Amino acid sequence: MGYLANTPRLDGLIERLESAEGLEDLQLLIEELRDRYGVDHIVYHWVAASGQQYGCGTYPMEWVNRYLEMGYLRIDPVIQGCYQRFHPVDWKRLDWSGKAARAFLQDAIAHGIGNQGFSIPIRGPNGQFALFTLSHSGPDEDWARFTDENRRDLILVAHFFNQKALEFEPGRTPDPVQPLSPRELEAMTLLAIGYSRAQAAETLSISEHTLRVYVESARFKLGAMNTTHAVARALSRGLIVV
Amino acid sequence: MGYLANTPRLDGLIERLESAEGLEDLQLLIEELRDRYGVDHIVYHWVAASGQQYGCGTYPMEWVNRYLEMGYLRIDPVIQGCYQRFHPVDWKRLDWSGKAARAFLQDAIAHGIGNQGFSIPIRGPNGQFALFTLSHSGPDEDWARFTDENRRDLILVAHFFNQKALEFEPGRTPDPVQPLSPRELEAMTLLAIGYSRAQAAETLSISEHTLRVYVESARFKLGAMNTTHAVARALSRGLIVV
DNA sequence: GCCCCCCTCGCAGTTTTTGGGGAGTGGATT
DNA sequence: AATCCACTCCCCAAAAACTGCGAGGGGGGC
Repeated sequence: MGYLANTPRLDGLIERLESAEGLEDLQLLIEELRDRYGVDHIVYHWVAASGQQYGCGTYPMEWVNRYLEMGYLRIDPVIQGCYQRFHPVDWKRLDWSGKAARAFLQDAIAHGIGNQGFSIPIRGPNGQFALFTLSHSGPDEDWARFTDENRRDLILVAHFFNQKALEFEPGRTPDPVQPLSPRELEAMTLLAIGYSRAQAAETLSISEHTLRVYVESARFKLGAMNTTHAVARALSRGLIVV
Repeated sequence: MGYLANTPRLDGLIERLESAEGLEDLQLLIEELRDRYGVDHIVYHWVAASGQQYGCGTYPMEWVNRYLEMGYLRIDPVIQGCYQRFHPVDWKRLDWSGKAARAFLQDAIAHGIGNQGFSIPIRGPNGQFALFTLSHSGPDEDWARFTDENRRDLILVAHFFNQKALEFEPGRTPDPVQPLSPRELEAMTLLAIGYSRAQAAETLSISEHTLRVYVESARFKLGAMNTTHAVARALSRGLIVV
């Protein structure tokens, strides 16, 4: 029992993952994966914007609901930390100072999440961001060895999970991802780094009115309400980088 | 010789990849990888928005220079296509209609890039985007079998290459991230999803003036010039998620 | 106890942005 | 050849955002 036993072969699992046809299949696979690894929980969590979550996993319902109700998304150090990282990270290496974070951790442990955790950040087009997380209750050394041994497999599994999630997600990219023109991108970039319209126009050596046309055009293409919204969308979709 | 022979073991290579200490090491590893796989070229290419390139690989110098001079970054269907994709893609599945694209392909083949290609998109924090590409000259069937057999290994290799590239990134200055208060975060989030100050204030059930205080405070903490700038910074620092 | 930060509210005036019109050039695609 | 799109420029009025002034209560840390 447990992850001390051995490292399971994942060959067949990824094939089945690739042929999954719905969230239900992913749920079954994630449960099987948890049993194979002998860890307490495995969760795939698409971290979407304004509170809207999406994913599958083995966390108890009460915890998932509590997470949503309490707005833990905003204070969860796993989210905060992984958002700035590329490589998988052990929960112990995250920043748990801060009162809210410690309270959150206590609450999580009380809900049986476990004292150990390992989260893999995954990013897709248009700023999509998701986490693939394993959690467990046990001593540090065992957990360190477990994660070290299975790191590569887990990265791959996380990748294929996210691929499927992207396939299954209908409402996440309904708007045709209309690309911005080069000039529009330049304008948005300048605004994103703090330039006023007048400054941006001067920088691009065009009239302020012309720049305004770009901003309006970009705003329209991005379906944004105002300039700030447009810049936010362009950023989170990875169209521009600051 | 060539990729028909067999599938090399990558066990040792990833370890060496993880212990690489500079771009030179990555260059050596990528050449070794090319020889092991028996393909014509392998390239890791960090695609920066501002036109700045960065990476390593086995493309001939003339081609790299020509790519930059001609501004191929803007018309390369591999870039365009992978930017909207999550999963690795064979070049044949990309959109090569368009006059510029076909001319680009002719030019690439003339420079010995090969008629086959397989590119893996990789994404990091703050909208970082890179490609890990293998290219070769040969028949379709062989290439299809090769890429199919080695897909998973290549995804992993691409991942670790990008990890190293992120470590080596020159302008990596972790500016002190001054945390925003909960109310400030709420205000910034609402603005980021398109609310006006009045709407945001109403949503939070506070006066518009109070909301303004939050925004100004957040702007000050983030060192931002205006609201749009502040939202952009909060987003790219992962303080808020939209 | 004191200080700092977070939260909340108000008024007045200036600057900037936005929304809605219109108009012409050049390049690329069809 | 026709069409579409990107790019450039202009005016005007209304809405929104910014600047600068001030005020008070509550909580946590030193």
